[in-house]
Amino acid sequence: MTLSEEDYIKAIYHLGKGENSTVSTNAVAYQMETKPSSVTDMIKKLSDKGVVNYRPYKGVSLTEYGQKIALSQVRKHRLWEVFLLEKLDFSWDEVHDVAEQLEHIKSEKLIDQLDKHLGFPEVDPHGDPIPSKKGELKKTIKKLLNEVPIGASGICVGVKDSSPPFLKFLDRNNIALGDTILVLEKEEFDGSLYIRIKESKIHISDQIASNLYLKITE
Amino acid sequence: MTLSEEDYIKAIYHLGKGENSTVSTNAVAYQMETKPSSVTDMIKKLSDKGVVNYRPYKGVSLTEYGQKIALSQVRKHRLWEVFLLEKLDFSWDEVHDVAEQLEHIKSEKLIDQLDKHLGFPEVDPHGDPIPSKKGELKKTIKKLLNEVPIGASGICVGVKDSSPPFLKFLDRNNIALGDTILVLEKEEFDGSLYIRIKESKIHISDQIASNLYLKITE
DNA sequence: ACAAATATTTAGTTTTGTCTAAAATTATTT
DNA sequence: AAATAATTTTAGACAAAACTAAATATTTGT
Repeated sequence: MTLSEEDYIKAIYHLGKGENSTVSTNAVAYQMETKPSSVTDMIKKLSDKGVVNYRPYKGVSLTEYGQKIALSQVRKHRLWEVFLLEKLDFSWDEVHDVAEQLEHIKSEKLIDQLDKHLGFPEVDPHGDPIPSKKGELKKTIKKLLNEVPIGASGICVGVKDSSPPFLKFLDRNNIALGDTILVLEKEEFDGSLYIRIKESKIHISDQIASNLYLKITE
Repeated sequence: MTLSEEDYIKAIYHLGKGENSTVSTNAVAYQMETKPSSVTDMIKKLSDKGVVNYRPYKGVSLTEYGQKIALSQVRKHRLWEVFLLEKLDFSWDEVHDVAEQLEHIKSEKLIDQLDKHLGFPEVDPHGDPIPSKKGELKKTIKKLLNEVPIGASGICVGVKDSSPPFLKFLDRNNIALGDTILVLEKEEFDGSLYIRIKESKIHISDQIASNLYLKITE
Protein backbone atom coordinates (compact mmCIF):
# COMPACT_ATOMS: atom_id res chain seq x y z
CA MET A 1 0.00 0.00 0.00
CA THR A 2 1.20 3.48 -0.79
CA LEU A 3 1.02 6.33 1.64
CA SER A 4 -1.95 7.82 -0.12
CA GLU A 5 -3.85 4.56 -0.35
CA GLU A 6 -3.40 4.05 3.38
CA ASP A 7 -4.82 7.50 4.07
CA TYR A 8 -7.90 6.80 1.98
CA ILE A 9 -8.46 3.47 3.69
CA LYS A 10 -8.29 5.09 7.09
CA ALA A 11 -10.64 7.86 6.03
CA ILE A 12 -13.20 5.37 4.76
CA TYR A 13 -12.84 3.39 7.96
CA HIS A 14 -13.43 6.38 10.18
CA LEU A 15 -16.31 7.76 8.14
CA GLY A 16 -17.90 4.33 8.36
CA LYS A 17 -17.65 4.74 12.14
CA GLY A 18 -15.67 1.57 12.51
CA GLU A 19 -18.75 -0.26 11.32
CA ASN A 20 -18.75 -1.19 7.71
CA SER A 21 -21.28 1.37 6.57
CA THR A 22 -21.19 2.68 3.04
CA VAL A 23 -19.55 6.07 2.64
CA SER A 24 -20.17 8.71 0.02
CA THR A 25 -17.55 10.02 -2.37
CA ASN A 26 -18.18 13.54 -1.19
CA ALA A 27 -17.68 12.63 2.43
CA VAL A 28 -14.32 11.07 1.65
CA ALA A 29 -13.31 14.10 -0.39
CA TYR A 30 -14.19 16.43 2.47
CA GLN A 31 -12.34 14.31 5.03
CA MET A 32 -9.26 14.01 2.83
CA GLU A 33 -9.36 17.67 1.82
CA THR A 34 -9.35 16.74 -1.82
CA LYS A 35 -11.76 16.79 -4.78
CA PRO A 36 -14.50 14.22 -5.38
CA SER A 37 -13.02 13.35 -8.76
CA SER A 38 -9.73 12.42 -7.12
CA VAL A 39 -11.64 10.23 -4.71
CA THR A 40 -13.37 8.41 -7.54
CA ASP A 41 -9.99 7.72 -9.14
CA MET A 42 -8.51 6.35 -5.98
CA ILE A 43 -11.56 4.30 -5.09
CA LYS A 44 -11.38 2.57 -8.44
CA LYS A 45 -7.81 1.64 -7.77
CA LEU A 46 -8.64 0.35 -4.32
CA SER A 47 -11.54 -1.57 -5.73
CA ASP A 48 -9.24 -3.25 -8.28
CA LYS A 49 -6.97 -4.23 -5.42
CA GLY A 50 -9.82 -5.79 -3.47
CA VAL A 51 -9.67 -3.27 -0.65
CA VAL A 52 -13.10 -1.71 -1.07
CA ASN A 53 -16.51 -2.62 -2.43
CA TYR A 54 -17.55 -0.02 -4.94
CA ARG A 55 -20.65 0.54 -7.04
CA PRO A 56 -20.59 3.79 -9.05
CA TYR A 57 -22.83 6.47 -7.60
CA LYS A 58 -23.60 4.22 -4.63
CA GLY A 59 -20.59 4.79 -2.39
CA VAL A 60 -17.81 2.63 -0.96
CA SER A 61 -17.28 0.30 1.95
CA LEU A 62 -14.21 -1.63 3.03
CA THR A 63 -13.86 -5.30 2.21
CA GLU A 64 -12.70 -7.60 4.97
CA TYR A 65 -9.18 -7.20 3.64
CA GLY A 66 -9.61 -3.44 3.65
CA GLN A 67 -10.76 -3.49 7.25
CA LYS A 68 -7.71 -5.43 8.27
CA ILE A 69 -5.52 -2.78 6.73
CA ALA A 70 -7.52 -0.02 8.39
CA LEU A 71 -7.26 -1.62 11.80
CA SER A 72 -3.53 -2.12 11.45
CA GLN A 73 -3.28 1.52 10.52
CA VAL A 74 -5.34 2.59 13.52
CA ARG A 75 -3.20 0.39 15.76
CA LYS A 76 -0.04 2.09 14.56
CA HIS A 77 -1.52 5.54 14.90
CA ARG A 78 -2.69 5.01 18.46
CA LEU A 79 0.51 3.36 19.61
CA TRP A 80 2.52 6.27 18.27
CA GLU A 81 0.17 8.66 20.05
CA VAL A 82 0.83 6.91 23.32
CA PHE A 83 4.55 7.07 22.64
CA LEU A 84 4.52 10.77 21.86
CA LEU A 85 2.49 11.65 24.93
CA GLU A 86 4.06 9.33 27.46
CA LYS A 87 7.68 9.13 26.36
CA LEU A 88 8.26 12.37 24.52
CA ASP A 89 6.06 14.71 26.56
CA PHE A 90 3.98 15.92 23.67
CA SER A 91 0.75 17.70 24.44
CA TRP A 92 -2.61 16.60 23.08
CA ASP A 93 -2.78 19.06 20.25
CA GLU A 94 0.75 18.36 19.01
CA VAL A 95 0.31 14.62 18.77
CA HIS A 96 -1.99 14.09 15.84
CA ASP A 97 0.06 15.46 12.94
CA VAL A 98 3.18 13.58 13.89
CA ALA A 99 1.34 10.30 14.56
CA GLU A 100 -0.23 10.73 11.14
CA GLN A 101 3.24 10.58 9.63
CA LEU A 102 4.63 7.88 11.88
CA GLU A 103 1.77 5.49 11.19
CA HIS A 104 3.04 5.03 7.65
CA ILE A 105 6.41 3.58 8.64
CA LYS A 106 6.63 0.02 7.37
CA SER A 107 8.10 -2.44 9.83
CA GLU A 108 6.22 -5.08 11.71
CA LYS A 109 9.00 -5.42 14.24
CA LEU A 110 8.92 -1.70 14.89
CA ILE A 111 5.29 -1.81 15.96
CA ASP A 112 5.65 -4.99 18.01
CA GLN A 113 8.60 -3.54 19.88
CA LEU A 114 6.97 -0.18 20.32
CA ASP A 115 3.95 -1.93 21.81
CA LYS A 116 6.27 -3.68 24.25
CA HIS A 117 8.22 -0.50 25.03
CA LEU A 118 4.92 1.14 26.00
CA GLY A 119 3.82 -1.79 28.16
CA PHE A 120 1.11 -3.09 25.81
CA PRO A 121 -1.38 -0.25 26.35
CA GLU A 122 -5.05 -1.07 25.75
CA VAL A 123 -6.25 2.42 25.00
CA ASP A 124 -4.71 5.57 23.59
CA PRO A 125 -4.64 8.89 25.45
CA HIS A 126 -8.09 9.77 24.07
CA GLY A 127 -9.48 6.64 25.69
CA ASP A 128 -9.92 4.95 22.32
CA PRO A 129 -9.00 1.27 22.21
CA ILE A 130 -5.86 0.10 20.43
CA PRO A 131 -6.54 -2.78 18.03
CA SER A 132 -4.59 -5.93 18.81
CA LYS A 133 -2.00 -7.26 16.41
CA LYS A 134 -4.64 -9.62 15.06
CA GLY A 135 -7.05 -6.76 14.49
CA GLU A 136 -9.37 -7.26 17.45
CA LEU A 137 -10.86 -4.06 18.73
CA LYS A 138 -12.51 -3.54 22.09
CA LYS A 139 -15.65 -1.47 22.23
CA THR A 140 -15.79 1.70 24.28
CA ILE A 141 -18.62 3.92 25.40
CA LYS A 142 -18.74 7.47 26.64
CA LYS A 143 -20.55 7.99 29.91
CA LEU A 144 -21.00 10.73 32.42
CA LEU A 145 -18.94 9.97 35.49
CA ASN A 146 -22.03 9.74 37.72
CA GLU A 147 -23.35 6.91 35.55
CA VAL A 148 -20.18 4.84 35.70
CA PRO A 149 -20.69 1.72 37.86
CA ILE A 150 -18.65 1.32 41.03
CA GLY A 151 -15.39 -0.48 40.43
CA ALA A 152 -15.17 0.55 36.78
CA SER A 153 -12.57 2.92 35.42
CA GLY A 154 -12.29 5.09 32.37
CA ILE A 155 -10.43 7.92 30.80
CA CYS A 156 -11.49 11.49 31.15
CA VAL A 157 -12.35 12.73 27.69
CA GLY A 158 -14.52 15.79 28.02
CA VAL A 159 -16.81 18.04 29.97
CA LYS A 160 -20.51 18.75 29.62
CA ASP A 161 -20.28 22.09 31.33
CA SER A 162 -17.35 24.11 30.04
CA SER A 163 -17.90 27.18 32.19
CA PRO A 164 -14.78 28.76 33.70
CA PRO A 165 -15.74 27.91 37.30
CA PHE A 166 -16.05 24.22 36.44
CA LEU A 167 -12.80 24.14 34.50
CA LYS A 168 -11.16 25.94 37.38
CA PHE A 169 -12.43 23.29 39.76
CA LEU A 170 -10.98 20.54 37.62
CA ASP A 171 -7.68 22.30 37.41
CA ARG A 172 -7.53 22.84 41.15
CA ASN A 173 -8.25 19.19 41.75
CA ASN A 174 -5.64 18.17 39.22
CA ILE A 175 -8.12 16.48 36.91
CA ALA A 176 -7.19 16.75 33.24
CA LEU A 177 -8.17 15.26 29.91
CA GLY A 178 -6.50 11.92 29.47
CA ASP A 179 -6.44 11.03 33.15
CA THR A 180 -7.62 7.62 34.24
CA ILE A 181 -10.36 7.69 36.85
CA LEU A 182 -11.50 4.75 38.94
CA VAL A 183 -14.86 4.91 40.73
CA LEU A 184 -14.35 3.62 44.27
CA GLU A 185 -17.59 4.22 46.09
CA LYS A 186 -20.83 6.15 45.95
CA GLU A 187 -22.35 8.04 48.89
CA GLU A 188 -26.02 7.12 48.93
CA PHE A 189 -27.04 10.25 50.73
CA ASP A 190 -26.05 12.82 48.11
CA GLY A 191 -24.76 10.75 45.21
CA SER A 192 -21.24 12.06 45.67
CA LEU A 193 -18.35 9.85 44.60
CA TYR A 194 -15.02 8.69 45.91
CA ILE A 195 -12.66 8.30 42.98
CA ARG A 196 -9.04 7.47 42.44
CA ILE A 197 -7.07 9.63 40.04
CA LYS A 198 -3.30 9.66 39.56
CA GLU A 199 -2.65 7.59 42.70
CA SER A 200 -4.69 9.90 44.90
CA LYS A 201 -8.18 9.41 46.28
CA ILE A 202 -10.63 12.30 46.14
CA HIS A 203 -14.25 13.01 46.92
CA ILE A 204 -16.42 14.84 44.41
CA SER A 205 -20.03 15.95 44.41
CA ASP A 206 -22.69 14.50 42.16
CA GLN A 207 -22.88 17.85 40.44
CA ILE A 208 -19.27 17.58 39.37
CA ALA A 209 -19.61 13.94 38.40
CA SER A 210 -22.57 14.64 36.17
CA ASN A 211 -20.53 17.04 34.08
CA LEU A 212 -17.50 14.92 33.32
CA TYR A 213 -17.38 12.45 30.47
CA LEU A 214 -15.37 9.24 30.76
CA LYS A 215 -14.58 6.77 28.04
CA ILE A 216 -14.92 3.21 29.27
CA THR A 217 -13.63 0.00 27.78
CA GLU A 218 -16.24 -2.76 28.12
CA MET B 1 11.92 19.03 0.72
CA THR B 2 10.29 15.92 -0.63
CA LEU B 3 11.27 12.47 0.50
CA SER B 4 13.17 11.85 -2.68
CA GLU B 5 15.03 15.14 -2.55
CA GLU B 6 16.13 14.40 0.98
CA ASP B 7 17.49 11.04 -0.10
CA TYR B 8 19.52 12.60 -2.89
CA ILE B 9 20.91 15.25 -0.56
CA LYS B 10 22.01 12.61 1.92
CA ALA B 11 23.57 10.52 -0.83
CA ILE B 12 25.55 13.48 -2.13
CA TYR B 13 26.63 14.28 1.40
CA HIS B 14 27.89 10.78 2.08
CA LEU B 15 29.60 10.39 -1.26
CA GLY B 16 31.37 13.67 -0.58
CA LYS B 17 32.61 12.03 2.63
CA GLY B 18 31.12 14.75 4.75
CA GLU B 19 33.59 17.10 3.14
CA ASN B 20 32.19 19.16 0.35
CA SER B 21 33.91 17.32 -2.48
CA THR B 22 32.32 17.24 -5.89
CA VAL B 23 30.48 14.04 -6.69
CA SER B 24 29.83 12.46 -10.07
CA THR B 25 26.40 11.78 -11.50
CA ASN B 26 27.25 8.12 -11.91
CA ALA B 27 28.30 7.78 -8.29
CA VAL B 28 25.02 9.21 -7.11
CA ALA B 29 23.10 6.92 -9.46
CA TYR B 30 24.91 3.89 -8.12
CA GLN B 31 24.38 4.90 -4.51
CA MET B 32 20.70 5.64 -5.04
CA GLU B 33 20.17 2.51 -7.14
CA THR B 34 18.77 4.58 -9.95
CA LYS B 35 19.78 5.66 -13.47
CA PRO B 36 22.17 8.50 -14.25
CA SER B 37 19.51 10.27 -16.27
CA SER B 38 17.21 10.36 -13.26
CA VAL B 39 20.04 11.83 -11.24
CA THR B 40 20.59 14.60 -13.76
CA ASP B 41 16.91 15.49 -13.57
CA MET B 42 16.91 15.66 -9.80
CA ILE B 43 20.19 17.54 -9.62
CA LYS B 44 18.78 20.23 -11.84
CA LYS B 45 15.83 20.59 -9.55
CA LEU B 46 18.04 20.76 -6.48
CA SER B 47 20.25 23.29 -8.22
CA ASP B 48 17.24 25.50 -8.95
CA LYS B 49 16.36 25.32 -5.27
CA GLY B 50 19.82 26.38 -4.21
CA VAL B 51 20.68 23.09 -2.54
CA VAL B 52 23.56 22.04 -4.79
CA ASN B 53 26.18 23.61 -6.99
CA TYR B 54 25.96 22.05 -10.42
CA ARG B 55 27.91 22.49 -13.63
CA PRO B 56 26.85 20.07 -16.40
CA TYR B 57 29.33 17.26 -16.95
CA LYS B 58 31.35 18.46 -13.95
CA GLY B 59 29.47 16.96 -11.02
CA VAL B 60 27.63 18.31 -7.98
CA SER B 61 28.45 19.50 -4.51
CA LEU B 62 26.22 20.73 -1.73
CA THR B 63 25.78 24.42 -1.10
CA GLU B 64 25.97 25.60 2.49
CA TYR B 65 22.20 25.38 2.62
CA GLY B 66 22.36 21.84 1.23
CA GLN B 67 24.87 20.84 3.85
CA LYS B 68 22.61 22.08 6.59
CA ILE B 69 19.83 19.92 5.27
CA ALA B 70 22.14 16.92 4.99
CA LEU B 71 23.37 17.30 8.55
CA SER B 72 19.86 17.61 9.88
CA GLN B 73 19.03 14.45 7.98
CA VAL B 74 22.03 12.61 9.39
CA ARG B 75 21.13 13.79 12.87
CA LYS B 76 17.65 12.36 12.56
CA HIS B 77 18.89 9.10 11.11
CA ARG B 78 21.42 8.51 13.88
CA LEU B 79 19.07 9.47 16.69
CA TRP B 80 16.50 7.01 15.40
CA GLU B 81 19.20 4.36 15.19
CA VAL B 82 20.02 4.88 18.83
CA PHE B 83 16.35 4.68 19.68
CA LEU B 84 15.79 1.45 17.80
CA LEU B 85 18.82 -0.23 19.31
CA GLU B 86 18.54 1.02 22.87
CA LYS B 87 14.83 1.30 23.43
CA LEU B 88 13.32 -1.20 21.04
CA ASP B 89 15.98 -3.91 21.15
CA PHE B 90 16.65 -3.95 17.45
CA SER B 91 19.80 -5.65 16.21
CA TRP B 92 22.38 -3.93 14.06
CA ASP B 93 21.22 -5.32 10.77
CA GLU B 94 17.55 -4.49 11.37
CA VAL B 95 18.14 -0.87 12.20
CA HIS B 96 19.10 0.75 8.96
CA ASP B 97 15.97 0.27 6.83
CA VAL B 98 13.65 1.51 9.52
CA ALA B 99 15.81 4.51 10.42
CA GLU B 100 15.86 5.33 6.72
CA GLN B 101 12.09 5.72 6.86
CA LEU B 102 11.91 7.44 10.23
CA GLU B 103 14.41 10.12 9.28
CA HIS B 104 11.87 11.62 6.89
CA ILE B 105 9.29 12.43 9.56
CA LYS B 106 8.84 16.16 9.73
CA SER B 107 8.63 17.59 13.22
CA GLU B 108 11.28 19.59 14.95
CA LYS B 109 9.79 18.89 18.33
CA LEU B 110 9.86 15.16 17.65
CA ILE B 111 13.61 15.19 17.15
CA ASP B 112 14.31 17.48 20.08
CA GLN B 113 12.26 15.31 22.41
CA LEU B 114 13.70 12.10 21.02
CA ASP B 115 17.17 13.48 21.66
CA LYS B 116 16.16 14.18 25.26
CA HIS B 117 14.47 10.78 25.66
CA LEU B 118 17.75 9.16 24.63
CA GLY B 119 19.82 11.29 27.01
CA PHE B 120 21.46 13.47 24.34
CA PRO B 121 23.76 10.80 22.88
CA GLU B 122 26.92 12.03 21.18
CA VAL B 123 27.47 9.07 18.90
CA ASP B 124 25.27 6.46 17.28
CA PRO B 125 25.71 2.71 17.79
CA HIS B 126 28.26 2.59 14.95
CA GLY B 127 30.38 5.11 16.80
CA ASP B 128 29.56 7.83 14.30
CA PRO B 129 28.95 11.27 15.77
CA ILE B 130 25.45 12.74 15.90
CA PRO B 131 25.32 16.29 14.53
CA SER B 132 24.05 18.85 17.01
CA LYS B 133 20.83 20.71 16.42
CA LYS B 134 22.84 23.57 15.00
CA GLY B 135 24.63 21.23 12.61
CA GLU B 136 27.97 20.91 14.37
CA LEU B 137 29.63 17.57 13.83
CA LYS B 138 32.43 16.09 15.89
CA LYS B 139 35.24 14.30 14.06
CA THR B 140 35.94 10.65 14.70
CA ILE B 141 38.77 8.36 13.76
CA LYS B 142 39.09 4.62 13.60
CA LYS B 143 42.03 3.14 15.47
CA LEU B 144 43.24 -0.27 16.50
CA LEU B 145 42.65 -0.71 20.20
CA ASN B 146 46.39 -1.03 20.91
CA GLU B 147 46.93 2.44 19.47
CA VAL B 148 44.27 4.12 21.59
CA PRO B 149 45.85 6.35 24.25
CA ILE B 150 45.31 5.54 27.89
CA GLY B 151 42.24 7.22 29.31
CA ALA B 152 40.49 7.46 25.96
CA SER B 153 37.38 5.53 25.07
CA GLY B 154 35.71 4.51 21.87
CA ILE B 155 33.15 2.25 20.35
CA CYS B 156 33.99 -1.17 19.05
CA VAL B 157 33.28 -1.09 15.33
CA GLY B 158 35.12 -3.97 13.71
CA VAL B 159 37.82 -6.59 13.70
CA LYS B 160 40.99 -6.88 11.66
CA ASP B 161 41.19 -10.64 12.09
CA SER B 162 37.86 -12.28 11.52
CA SER B 163 38.96 -15.85 12.11
CA PRO B 164 36.60 -18.05 14.13
CA PRO B 165 39.01 -18.40 17.08
CA PHE B 166 39.24 -14.63 17.45
CA LEU B 167 35.51 -14.11 17.15
CA LYS B 168 35.02 -16.87 19.69
CA PHE B 169 37.38 -15.11 22.06
CA LEU B 170 35.38 -11.88 21.75
CA ASP B 171 32.18 -13.70 22.33
CA ARG B 172 33.51 -15.47 25.41
CA ASN B 173 34.69 -12.17 26.83
CA ASN B 174 31.38 -10.53 26.07
CA ILE B 175 32.83 -8.03 23.65
CA ALA B 176 30.50 -7.11 20.83
CA LEU B 177 30.17 -4.52 18.09
CA GLY B 178 28.75 -1.34 19.51
CA ASP B 179 30.24 -1.74 22.94
CA THR B 180 32.00 1.18 24.51
CA ILE B 181 35.56 0.41 25.59
CA LEU B 182 37.68 2.55 27.90
CA VAL B 183 41.45 2.02 28.00
CA LEU B 184 42.52 2.00 31.64
CA GLU B 185 46.16 1.05 31.67
CA LYS B 186 48.87 -0.51 29.58
CA GLU B 187 51.30 -3.16 30.83
CA GLU B 188 54.75 -2.07 29.69
CA PHE B 189 56.18 -5.54 29.75
CA ASP B 190 54.00 -7.14 27.04
CA GLY B 191 51.79 -4.31 25.80
CA SER B 192 48.71 -5.95 27.23
CA LEU B 193 45.79 -3.71 28.21
CA TYR B 194 43.39 -3.26 31.07
CA ILE B 195 40.09 -2.08 29.69
CA ARG B 196 36.64 -1.36 30.97
CA ILE B 197 33.71 -2.70 29.02
CA LYS B 198 30.05 -2.81 30.12
CA GLU B 199 30.90 -2.00 33.75
CA SER B 200 33.49 -4.76 34.02
CA LYS B 201 37.26 -4.52 33.95
CA ILE B 202 39.19 -7.03 31.86
CA HIS B 203 42.75 -7.71 30.82
CA ILE B 204 43.55 -8.44 27.20
CA SER B 205 46.77 -9.25 25.35
CA ASP B 206 48.40 -6.96 22.82
CA GLN B 207 47.59 -9.51 20.17
CA ILE B 208 43.90 -9.15 20.83
CA ALA B 209 44.11 -5.37 21.08
CA SER B 210 45.86 -5.08 17.74
CA ASN B 211 42.95 -6.78 16.00
CA LEU B 212 40.05 -4.72 17.30
CA TYR B 213 38.99 -1.45 15.75
CA LEU B 214 37.55 1.34 17.87
CA LYS B 215 35.93 4.53 16.71
CA ILE B 216 37.03 7.48 18.79
CA THR B 217 35.50 10.92 19.11
CA GLU B 218 38.21 13.57 19.27
C1' DA C 1 46.20 13.84 -31.43
C1' DC C 2 42.58 11.16 -32.44
C1' DA C 3 39.71 7.06 -32.06
C1' DA C 4 37.46 4.31 -28.69
C1' DA C 5 35.48 3.98 -24.30
C1' DT C 6 33.07 6.05 -20.66
C1' DA C 7 30.18 9.42 -18.53
C1' DT C 8 26.51 12.68 -18.84
C1' DT C 9 22.67 14.92 -20.69
C1' DT C 10 18.48 15.40 -23.58
C1' DA C 11 14.15 13.94 -25.42
C1' DG C 12 10.31 11.46 -25.06
C1' DT C 13 7.41 8.01 -22.03
C1' DT C 14 5.32 6.10 -17.91
C1' DT C 15 3.11 5.94 -13.35
C1' DT C 16 0.93 7.99 -9.36
C1' DG C 17 -1.93 11.16 -7.55
C1' DT C 18 -3.90 15.23 -8.25
C1' DC C 19 -6.79 18.89 -10.69
C1' DT C 20 -10.66 21.37 -13.76
C1' DA C 21 -14.46 21.31 -16.62
C1' DA C 22 -18.01 18.87 -18.59
C1' DA C 23 -21.22 15.01 -18.68
C1' DA C 24 -24.06 11.74 -16.32
C1' DT C 25 -26.68 10.14 -12.51
C1' DT C 26 -29.44 10.60 -8.39
C1' DA C 27 -32.17 13.41 -5.15
C1' DT C 28 -35.33 17.14 -4.13
C1' DT C 29 -38.90 20.46 -4.84
C1' DT C 30 -42.84 22.28 -6.35
C1' DA D 1 -43.66 14.15 -12.96
C1' DA D 2 -40.88 17.72 -14.54
C1' DA D 3 -37.47 20.89 -13.38
C1' DT D 4 -33.83 22.05 -10.59
C1' DA D 5 -30.21 21.00 -7.45
C1' DA D 6 -26.76 18.16 -5.75
C1' DT D 7 -23.62 14.44 -6.27
C1' DT D 8 -20.66 11.56 -8.83
C1' DT D 9 -18.13 10.17 -12.75
C1' DT D 10 -15.51 10.85 -17.08
C1' DA D 11 -12.18 13.05 -19.97
C1' DG D 12 -8.24 15.47 -20.48
C1' DA D 13 -4.13 17.90 -18.21
C1' DC D 14 -0.38 18.45 -15.08
C1' DA D 15 3.61 17.77 -11.81
C1' DA D 16 6.91 14.64 -9.66
C1' DA D 17 9.99 11.10 -10.16
C1' DA D 18 11.32 7.55 -12.54
C1' DC D 19 12.70 5.07 -17.06
C1' DT D 20 14.78 4.01 -22.15
C1' DA D 21 17.13 5.28 -26.06
C1' DA D 22 19.66 8.51 -28.47
C1' DA D 23 22.78 12.41 -28.55
C1' DT D 24 26.63 14.89 -26.68
C1' DA D 25 30.87 15.62 -23.69
C1' DT D 26 34.81 14.05 -21.59
C1' DT D 27 38.50 10.95 -20.69
C1' DT D 28 41.77 7.52 -21.99
C1' DG D 29 44.88 4.64 -24.61
C1' DT D 30 48.05 4.27 -28.01
